[in-house]
Amino acid sequence: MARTRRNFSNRVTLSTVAERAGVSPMTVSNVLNEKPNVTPAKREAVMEAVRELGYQPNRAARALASASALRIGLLHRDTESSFLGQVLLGTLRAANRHGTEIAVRPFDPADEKSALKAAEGLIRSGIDGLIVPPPLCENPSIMELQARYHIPMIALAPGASLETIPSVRIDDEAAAYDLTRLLLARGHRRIGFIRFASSHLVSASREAGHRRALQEAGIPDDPALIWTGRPTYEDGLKAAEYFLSLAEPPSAIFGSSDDLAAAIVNYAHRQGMRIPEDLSVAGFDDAPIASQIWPQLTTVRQSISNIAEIATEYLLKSLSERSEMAPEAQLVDYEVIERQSVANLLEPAKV
Amino acid sequence: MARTRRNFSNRVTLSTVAERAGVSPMTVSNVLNEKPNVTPAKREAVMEAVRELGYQPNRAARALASASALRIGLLHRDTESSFLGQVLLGTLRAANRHGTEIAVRPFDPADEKSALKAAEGLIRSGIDGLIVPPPLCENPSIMELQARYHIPMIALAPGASLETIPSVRIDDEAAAYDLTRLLLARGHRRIGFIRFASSHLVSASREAGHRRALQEAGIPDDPALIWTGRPTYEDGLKAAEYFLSLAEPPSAIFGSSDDLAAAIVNYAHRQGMRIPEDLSVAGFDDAPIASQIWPQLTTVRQSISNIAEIATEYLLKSLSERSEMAPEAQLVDYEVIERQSVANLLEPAKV
DNA sequence: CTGAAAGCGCTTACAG
DNA sequence: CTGAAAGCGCTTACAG
Repeated sequence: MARTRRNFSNRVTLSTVAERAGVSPMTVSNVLNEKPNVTPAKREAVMEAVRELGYQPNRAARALASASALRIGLLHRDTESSFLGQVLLGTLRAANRHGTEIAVRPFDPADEKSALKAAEGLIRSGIDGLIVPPPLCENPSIMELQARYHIPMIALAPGASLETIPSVRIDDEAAAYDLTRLLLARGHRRIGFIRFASSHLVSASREAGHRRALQEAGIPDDPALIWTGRPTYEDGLKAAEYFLSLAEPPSAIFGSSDDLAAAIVNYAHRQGMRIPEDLSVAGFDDAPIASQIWPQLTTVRQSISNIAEIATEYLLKSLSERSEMAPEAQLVDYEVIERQSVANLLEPAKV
Repeated sequence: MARTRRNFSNRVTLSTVAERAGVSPMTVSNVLNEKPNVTPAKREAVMEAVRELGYQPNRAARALASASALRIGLLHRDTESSFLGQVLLGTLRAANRHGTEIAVRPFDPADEKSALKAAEGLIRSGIDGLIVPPPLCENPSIMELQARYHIPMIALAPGASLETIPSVRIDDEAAAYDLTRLLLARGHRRIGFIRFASSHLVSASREAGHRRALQEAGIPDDPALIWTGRPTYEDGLKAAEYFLSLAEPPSAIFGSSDDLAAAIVNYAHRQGMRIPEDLSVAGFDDAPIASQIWPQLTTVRQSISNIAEIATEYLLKSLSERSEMAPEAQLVDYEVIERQSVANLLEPAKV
């Protein structure tokens, strides 16, 4: 006859709590899961026992019993970036609450097919849902997977609302609008803007917000003040070179990403310019580099970990309730952060 | 009578595989867990069935049955840094393999007691082991917790071997030695070095390696070429100011962290100097900033995600085998990366 | 409102 | 070498 295992750990379980509280394990479970229809007296007794014993539910058991056993996949590009850390942190916070495992898989951004392969591998490995950070959420062949495999997906910070899949993001248009308004309020009239190739939703939204602010201020469109490039450091240097060689250079440059803005600052320094006295610079994202350079960048802060947490929570909720997610964007707050990289032209005395 | 739950998901389980392979579930389990004493024929049959069915073990069930139900804690400081992402990634890789949950808890570096509180909270919440990234692993009051609560701990990249707790790290002394040797090989003789206050083991080890390389090259100690500060961007700027104002400035500055090196580059640019033509700069860590600035930094790469993965694996193994970890350091590989921030003084024609 | 029974998908500890 | 039994700590789906 099989022998029962010894209880090495003296673990406090549901039954321990039930015994102490003088109720059945079921009632303890009901209290813990906030089910209605438990008399206040019993609820109190259970809570007291939980407190006394320092009871912690066993997540594995919970996951197994609730037949959830959910696994969600997360695709990521770049182990170096702080972006991944933010995404991981938020996803973990939500996943831990639900006792859910998260399967992380990297892909090679240099290889066109790598992301698709990684996504399909993840799906075949049996994940129940997929979290899609940028820039994948702008990749149609990835988005297509949702329909092909009937796998729920949610996009992180896609820059604009997507038509077929739900997402969590800030309002990039409004945020860029606010930042440009700040630049205008500091007296800037000629503002250079760097955008990415048109396929980047984030960049398009930010440009739209920027233009709206200019328009409202009665500043006419000036194509010379829009520079289009790739979101790389090198192209940031090129943009700076372009803007500073104009007959009438802008007094401020709005980088649409902190990396780009940092490149501008670097280029200007090498030209012997002072920031912000000779040139103001603003970025977007509040990435670590925004406060690692000098002067620190005026920028827009979006909490990626918060976005990832909300998205994961939503995905898990819909999965466990077997309800469909609406293919809509949930907007979260952003914050314009003013640091030292933008001069106030209206108070020259203070410079 | 209680009714059995319906199998919504048509999930492939151990039993499905066993049926297909014509063996018992136990045998499938034995094959999957690489137990000895399974005939090759049965092993083959099982593997085939696994492949055909695309079977994936249910981690929750595995964790529950093996009574592991392990939870490990991870303390972290700064959600902004890419460091956390690396640590999380490595920890997750190992944790996922074991079906282990990881509980992440932040603390406020500005508040002396915050880290201690966070650690104690984590321990009271019932974790079975604790992963301690820098700089906590140089904090005696945290290290003390291991003995007080009998909780296994492992330190990440502590900079030097610790006496009471095991760690995984690179050989910082040897790495700094190698980097200084590279500087020497490129013809540099006057090399400025930035170190942190003595309590930083990482900095002390790196300084020791730097000095050993100089000594072997027959270059006498020059106290004027050692600058002591805090590991901040601001202090990097001060260090640069100091070194460049020397009557005989160094031809190269070794920053002992990439942040510091980046600050040096920035300061020099603002002085109108060219890097590396007028000044060479080297860093340490290969943090993202090392390749986000121009010129990109010559530095030492250590894979934090790799270190975190190895440490987590070791912790989990000792926990599940109920074996004690030896309080020794496991060394992992590092790599000296030569980029554009160091000039070769021996080939002036190439400048 | 409450709880005994069955089950989630595995592994442990054996007996054969 | 192989497998039937019991159990990990919960929750589901009921009956009372």
